[in-house]
Amino acid sequence: MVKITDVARHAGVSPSTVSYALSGKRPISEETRQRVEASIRKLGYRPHAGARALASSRSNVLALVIPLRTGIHVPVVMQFAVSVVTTARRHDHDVLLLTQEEGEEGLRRVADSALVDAMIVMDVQLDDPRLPLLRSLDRPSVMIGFPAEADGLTCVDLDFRAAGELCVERLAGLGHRVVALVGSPPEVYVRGTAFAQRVVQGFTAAADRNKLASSVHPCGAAPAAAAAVAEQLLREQPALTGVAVHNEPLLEPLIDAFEQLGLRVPGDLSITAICPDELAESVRVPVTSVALPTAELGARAVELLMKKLGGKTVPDATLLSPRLTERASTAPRNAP
Amino acid sequence: MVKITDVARHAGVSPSTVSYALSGKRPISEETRQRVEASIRKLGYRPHAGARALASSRSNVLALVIPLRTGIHVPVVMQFAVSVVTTARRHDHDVLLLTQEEGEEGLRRVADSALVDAMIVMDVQLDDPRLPLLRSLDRPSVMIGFPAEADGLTCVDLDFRAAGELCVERLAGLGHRVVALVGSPPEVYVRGTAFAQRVVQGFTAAADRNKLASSVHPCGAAPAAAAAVAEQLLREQPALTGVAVHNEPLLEPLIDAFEQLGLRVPGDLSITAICPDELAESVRVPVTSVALPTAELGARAVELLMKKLGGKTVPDATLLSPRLTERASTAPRNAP
DNA sequence: TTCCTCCATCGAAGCGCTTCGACACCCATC
DNA sequence: GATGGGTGTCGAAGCGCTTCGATGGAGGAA
Repeated sequence: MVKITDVARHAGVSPSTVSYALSGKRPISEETRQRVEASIRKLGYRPHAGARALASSRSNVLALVIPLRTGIHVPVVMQFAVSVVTTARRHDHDVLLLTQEEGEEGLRRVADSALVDAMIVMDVQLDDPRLPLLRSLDRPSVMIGFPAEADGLTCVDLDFRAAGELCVERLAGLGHRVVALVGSPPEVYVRGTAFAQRVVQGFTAAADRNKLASSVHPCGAAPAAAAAVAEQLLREQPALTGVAVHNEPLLEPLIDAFEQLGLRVPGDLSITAICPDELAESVRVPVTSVALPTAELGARAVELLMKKLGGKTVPDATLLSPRLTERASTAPRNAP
Repeated sequence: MVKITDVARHAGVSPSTVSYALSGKRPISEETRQRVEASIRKLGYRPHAGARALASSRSNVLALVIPLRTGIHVPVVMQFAVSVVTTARRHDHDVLLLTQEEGEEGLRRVADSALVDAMIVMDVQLDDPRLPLLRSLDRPSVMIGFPAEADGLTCVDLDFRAAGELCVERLAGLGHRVVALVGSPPEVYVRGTAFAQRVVQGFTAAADRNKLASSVHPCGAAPAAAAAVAEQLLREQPALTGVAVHNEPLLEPLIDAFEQLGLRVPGDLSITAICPDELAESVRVPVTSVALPTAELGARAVELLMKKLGGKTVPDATLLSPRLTERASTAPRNAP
C-alpha cells in the first residue's frame, strides 16, 4: 500500500504538505502542488479512509435508511437511492445502506461509531419513533417527508398541498366545473404520512377558489373498489367531468370503471393524478400527472446535509414545487 | 465520545484487555469479561469505526454495485440489495452502495482506500469490463451472474439451464408433447448476460430428453410482438399445447394474444415462465413459474465473501437450484 | 539596513484502536 | 522445592492521516 509518506518522499516535501495540497486547508504554492499531484498519480496513491476518518473525525460517508414496508412503490425508492448516491459522490461522499428493519438501533450504531457523518431517513411517519433519536444524535440528518412535529429537524418533500391544487387548477383551466378527488386508502390518512392529508387540503382549497363543485373520496386500493367508487361518484355528482386521483393502484382500474359506465377519457371525463411518471405513462390512457420528483428530492437532501456538515444553518422545511405533465387523459370540457 | 480507555478505566483493566474481551482473539477470564461488558453497557461505548479500520486493516464494510441499465427489473434489484444488507449485518458488516455508473473507478476507489473489505457486483455481462479489475484488486469479490471467462472469480447465480429444463419437465409431466420457448429479445443473447443462452440450452435438452417437438423464439419486448409470435407459433406448430416464457414484459401480452386466437390458458395451452414471483402472480392468469431466488442469492454472495475474508477458499461457481411454483397457467393436456 | 509581516512548509503530536511480546501467576511435574 | 507450561493480563508500538504551532525566507515599511 502506498501511503502519504511515500508520496511526500517522492515529491520531496513533508507529509503535512501533501495533506494540505490535497485538502487545500492551507496555501500551497502552485509549483509544489503540481509536484505533489504528479507524485500521487505516479504512485497511485489513495488516502486510507480509516486513517483519514480517525484523524479528521470525518468519514465522508452518509447513511441512507430505505423503507421496506409494503405499499411503498419500489422503483421510487430506488430512484431516490440512486439520486442520493450520485449527489453524494459529487460532494466526495459515499453512501451506506441501512434497512428500516434495523431501525433506531442501526442509526445509533452508525452514528455513535462514527461510521457515518450524517444520515438521510426516508418514509417518515407522522409520529415516527425515530424522531427523538434523530434529535438526540450529534450528527445531522435530513428526513424525506414530514412528521407531525418537525421542530429541530430538517425535512424535504414534495409540496403535496400544491400538488393537490395543481390537479384542480388544471381541470378548472380546461373548463371543468364539477370535480372529485379519489384519495388514498382511509388507513393512510389515519396511521399515515402527512402527505395524503395535504393533498386533500390543496384539492379542496383550489376547488373552492375556483368555485367548483367538489367532493373527496378516500378509497381502498383493491381494484374492485374502483367500480364502486366510480358508480358512487356519478350518482352523487351526475355533472362530474373532472377527477383527480391520488391512489396509484387504483388509477388504471378506475379508468376502466369509468369507461364501462359509458364515460370516455378524456372525451367525457378528464383525469389528473399524483403518481410516478412511469405509472402515468404505462396506463392505457396515459394520465396527466404530478410526479414525485425523486431525483431532485434526493439531491436536495444530500445538499442540505452538506451544508449542515459545513456548519451552515438550513431551513427546517424544504417543499419542492409540483410540476404537472400533460398527457392524454385531460381535455377541455365539452360544450354543455 | 466514550473510548476504549474510558471503558478500561471503569472496568479496572487495560485497554488491550477490553479489546480482547470484545474480539475474543485471546482468552479472557469469564469474570473480567463480565466486568468489561458491564462497563461497556454502562458507558454506552461503541468502538470508533475509523480507528478500528486503521488498526486492524478491516473496515467491516462491503461494497454493493447495483445496476441502473434499463431492462433490469427494479424490484429484483431491490430485493437483492435488502438481502445483502440483512445478511451482511448478521456478519457484523455494513454495506456501501455504489452505482454502476461509477463503474471501475468507483470499485478501485473504495478498494484502494480501504473503505471496503470486499465487494459484490451485480448484473455481470459475458464480457464485463470490470473482470480484469476485479481480478487485480487485492480484495475479494463475488459476482452475481456468470461472465464468459470466470477463472479466478467467484460467481453466484440461479442455475438457468436447470430452470429451462424445469419449465419443460413440468409441461412434459402434464402430458404436453409439443412445446415452444418464447425467449428474451435477440439483443440480450448477443450483448448479453449468459443466462439467456443457458435457458435455451436447458429447454432444448429437456425437450429432446422427453422426445418433445420443440422450437425456440427469441422475441422483442414490445407488447405488439406478442400477437405476432403467438400467431407464428400456432402456424408452425398447430399441435402446440405448452409454452415456456423467458421474457418478463411479454408474459401478459402473450397470454392475451393466445386467448384472442381462441386458445384458453390453461385449458388449451399451458404456460410456464421464468420471472419474478410478483409478476407471475399479478398476471390475469397467475403463471406457473420459476423465480429468481433473490434473497438466497444475496445471502449466498455475502456468505461467500465472509469465507473469503476468513481466508478460506470457496468454489468458483455457485449455482442455485431452481424451484417451480405451481399456479393457474398449467393443466394436463386435453385428451387428443 | 533593520524590523515586521506574510506566505509556504515542516515536525511532531495525536486521533482510538489492535496486536505483539512480555510477564506474573497458578498448577502440575519431577 | 525447583522447573516447566499454560492462562490471563498489561504496556507499548504503530496503523496512516490531519492539524497545530513553529520556522525560515521573501518582501515591504521604516
